[in-house]
Amino acid sequence: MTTGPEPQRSAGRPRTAVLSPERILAAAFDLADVRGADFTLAALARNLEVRPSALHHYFASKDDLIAGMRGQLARRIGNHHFETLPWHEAIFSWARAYRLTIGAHPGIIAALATLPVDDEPESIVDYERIAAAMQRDGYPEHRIVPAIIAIESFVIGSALDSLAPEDNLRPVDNADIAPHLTRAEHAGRAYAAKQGRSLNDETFEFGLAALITGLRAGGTGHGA
Amino acid sequence: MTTGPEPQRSAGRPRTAVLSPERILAAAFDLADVRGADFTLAALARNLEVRPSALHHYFASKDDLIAGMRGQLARRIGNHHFETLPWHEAIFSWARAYRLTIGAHPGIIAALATLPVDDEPESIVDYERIAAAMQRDGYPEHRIVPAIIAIESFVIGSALDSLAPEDNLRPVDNADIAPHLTRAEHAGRAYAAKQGRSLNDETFEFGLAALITGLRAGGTGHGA
DNA sequence: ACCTGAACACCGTTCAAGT
DNA sequence: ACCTGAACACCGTTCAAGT
Repeated sequence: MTTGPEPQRSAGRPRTAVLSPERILAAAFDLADVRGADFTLAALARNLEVRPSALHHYFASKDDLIAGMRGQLARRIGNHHFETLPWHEAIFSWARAYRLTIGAHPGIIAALATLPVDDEPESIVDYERIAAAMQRDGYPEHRIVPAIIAIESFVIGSALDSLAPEDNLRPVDNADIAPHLTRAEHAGRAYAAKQGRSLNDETFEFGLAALITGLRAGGTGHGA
Repeated sequence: MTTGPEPQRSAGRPRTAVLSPERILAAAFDLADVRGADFTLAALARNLEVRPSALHHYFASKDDLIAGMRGQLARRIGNHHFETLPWHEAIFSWARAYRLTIGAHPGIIAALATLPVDDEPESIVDYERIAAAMQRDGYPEHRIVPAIIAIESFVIGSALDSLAPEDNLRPVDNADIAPHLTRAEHAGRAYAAKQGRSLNDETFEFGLAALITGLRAGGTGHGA
């Protein structure tokens, strides 16, 4: 035996199928949920008690599997009332759900963010809903896509940031070389605590509100 | 011979050292610049015409090498006149340089964004400069770190986004299911072209200006 | 059709051996 | 000290063979 330690099952087609796209995706999310776990097909196969090669019967490649996961994620983000609320209100809960949804799967954020999105019906539908709401609310046509992408970039960057250890900027250890940063960091952490939020969450809420404010104002701040 | 096809050099210590941290880092950036190239120690070793194991003499692990690259990147971003300009002006060129610097190395963005930043003097110095300028300009103490992290999240998210193919939201192929998005995408692309920018660049500039505007306004837009 | 098992071309990392 | 070479425990993917 070359790979697995437990032969579990003899060769040949099982009487009833062991795997299915849904079962594989569910196990893939379980694996991606474990921070620091190697997101490998081999580990996934172990959890499913099959050989790695069996997975290729349902997903042609690892990228293909990740694309499948991404499709499910888009569905999980949900609608968020773009039809009934102004876009700049609905977008808040959408962005929060988006961040939480991808943030819940640390083992795969980078892959999700990096992999090209060739024709993904799920995401397209999501964006269409937002674009329609913005158009309805009179947002300048040529700014709609930039605004959506800007928000998405912020959300993805924030999700990545929340992966880092909470004390990411660790000026505590650098109070001598970075006095201003250290003071600001303490003030920020104290404020977040008073709001009952982590610094990560407080930063996200603050930044998101700022971004939406600026996008509504037309983004004609400076330097453009 | 197990690994390399050309033995190049016989075993034993070379008379004059072949490698150095600087030479390895330079080759690592060259490798990371090639889009789609596998950023592996094996490929790096091939380019340097050494065996992979030789690299471990200078960098304990692959993560260690990436940390070294990150340190060099922070230095490349540069100062950007936070001492002489208001923070909200200096931050524009800093953010642009940041995005270009990490965006120039597609093969490694994900790793750069994902890897924990335990004590990185280079970045700390960078943040200290920004924090000092914001404090000097009267920005609320407890908002300084959230504002910096929000900008950084946006920059990193934008850099990742610029990795995707230019026609990322590809409503062209989906004009039937996403009419609003399709129209908005065309309008956005036409506007960007008129500015002599790619849609990616236009989106970044627009989003950055919006974010800075909102951060200056206090980010008390909605939903917070 | 759906799985195992063997094989292939890779990885990163460790470590003895050479100079 | 600084490199090669061999070895180890992994990867993802392909494909023949079994039922």
